[in-house]
Amino acid sequence: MKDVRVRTRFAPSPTGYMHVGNLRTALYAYLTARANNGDFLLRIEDTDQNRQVEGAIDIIYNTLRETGLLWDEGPDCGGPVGPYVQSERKPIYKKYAEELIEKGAAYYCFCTKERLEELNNLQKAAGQITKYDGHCASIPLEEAKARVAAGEAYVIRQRIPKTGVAGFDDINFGHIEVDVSTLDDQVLLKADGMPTYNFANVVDDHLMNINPVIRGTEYLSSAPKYNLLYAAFGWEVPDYVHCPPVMKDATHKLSKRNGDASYEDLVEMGYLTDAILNYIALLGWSPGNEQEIFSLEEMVKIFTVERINKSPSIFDIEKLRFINGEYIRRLSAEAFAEKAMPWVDKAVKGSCNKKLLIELLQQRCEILGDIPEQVDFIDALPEYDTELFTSKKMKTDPETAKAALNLLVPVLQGVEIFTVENVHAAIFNLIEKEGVKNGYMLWPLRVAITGKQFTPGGGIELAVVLGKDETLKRIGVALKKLGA
RNA sequence: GGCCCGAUGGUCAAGAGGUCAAGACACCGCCCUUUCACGGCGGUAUCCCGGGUUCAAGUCCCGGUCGGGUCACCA
Repeated sequence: MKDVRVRTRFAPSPTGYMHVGNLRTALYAYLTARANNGDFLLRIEDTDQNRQVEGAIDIIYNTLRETGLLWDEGPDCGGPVGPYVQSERKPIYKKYAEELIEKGAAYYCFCTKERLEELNNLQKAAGQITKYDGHCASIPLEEAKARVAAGEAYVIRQRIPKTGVAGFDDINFGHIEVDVSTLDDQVLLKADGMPTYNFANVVDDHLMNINPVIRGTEYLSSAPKYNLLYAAFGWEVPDYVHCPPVMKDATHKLSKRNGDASYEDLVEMGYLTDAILNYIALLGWSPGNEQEIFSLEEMVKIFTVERINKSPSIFDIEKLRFINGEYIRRLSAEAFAEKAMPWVDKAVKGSCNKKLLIELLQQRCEILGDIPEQVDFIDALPEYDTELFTSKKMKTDPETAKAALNLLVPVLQGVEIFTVENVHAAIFNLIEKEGVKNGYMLWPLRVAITGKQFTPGGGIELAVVLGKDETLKRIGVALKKLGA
């Protein structure tokens, strides 16, 4: 990289949700800035008036704040090179576009949409690449200016050289070069006076001293055109880092339009913010060693753009689940309780020992969204078949279960205060007295009070979660089922 | 279709000419265990194909195949 102050930016357009690929690009830009003691900027690219989505900017702010990708300069906090919203920079682009015209690197174009569409159709029909035919490129500047002055609608187009090659250098992809004949005289300034992305990003990245420029590979093929612009202005080109897309599968990009999860969706499903960030960091980047779990701070220490992969990677929710589970298990009991409580409260309306329940849950959840299914037996005992009492491994069946439960009832009744310690002591005392295996008593107990094959805890813990009365009531139900 | 980019197990990936190609997820088996899970141990599975260069190629070159991107007054 160049020996200049590192300043990166995240430059989303406010068109809705924050998708995972976007968030990853923001993360890489953030990490690059922090790792080099540089600046991280937020710039809103709202030059397409028609695509604005209400509330989209708030989603961007919220997501970045929640994930801890805090910016040093941006629309809300300002900074030395503002404004940071492109629509507020309109006059700047006009000035620079006109400068390009004076330099001969751009020209006024008066072609109507109809003409362009027709041209486009013709070219497509002929199997050619679609590009502007240069119809207005040769209009004498004075004449063009007069038409502009007369109020005629116009756009400003980049004048691509007739011959030669254009190229650029990417830190990971290396030097990429194309023949200028493949390049289009792209629109720089639209009829409404707004710049296109192609122009705005060049002007802004230069004016905001961005280096390196970090963005998606969708810009790989237009980068040569951007460098032509830098050259026309006489500006130094920045370092580039292009990041490959995040895929849904081998052939489709991850996108909300296909119903794929956005950052917000993942949070709603019960994934932890830090885990999401950790996982997406690993999608297309690796630290080069075997570490997989790291905090934002740790990532800052080990991140380098050189280790970003060049090929697309597929978003694997299974791996995210695993990492999320790791995060959940590493949470302090208090922190987990805080996160889990809303989920438990929502899933359990009646009363029970939620503190203990949550303790159990921390070891058995990969995502918070696992909670409802784990605790669905608490409010109401599910319907179950007595065959559930049969366990080959525990050597139990409905008959032994009936016997065990009958033994258990008086013992549990004798436990004054239902704590894990007390219930455990009482039951194990019974087990010893009867000379049976643990499972002989405990399997029937667990089945009787939960009606489920898999539960978040063992019979003792769950009896305490449910409480003495409810436990005895459910054992009574089981005994009745077993024909006692 | 033209141009650009990419390609290591099912997935994420390490590897940057020279040990039997790391590790993780998932999957399978075993152990632990009052279920499941956690944890521990072990296992199956990969260099897209074809040519070259080299004593030696997953690593370099060429071609092909496949995949992605781009070809808007969207970003």
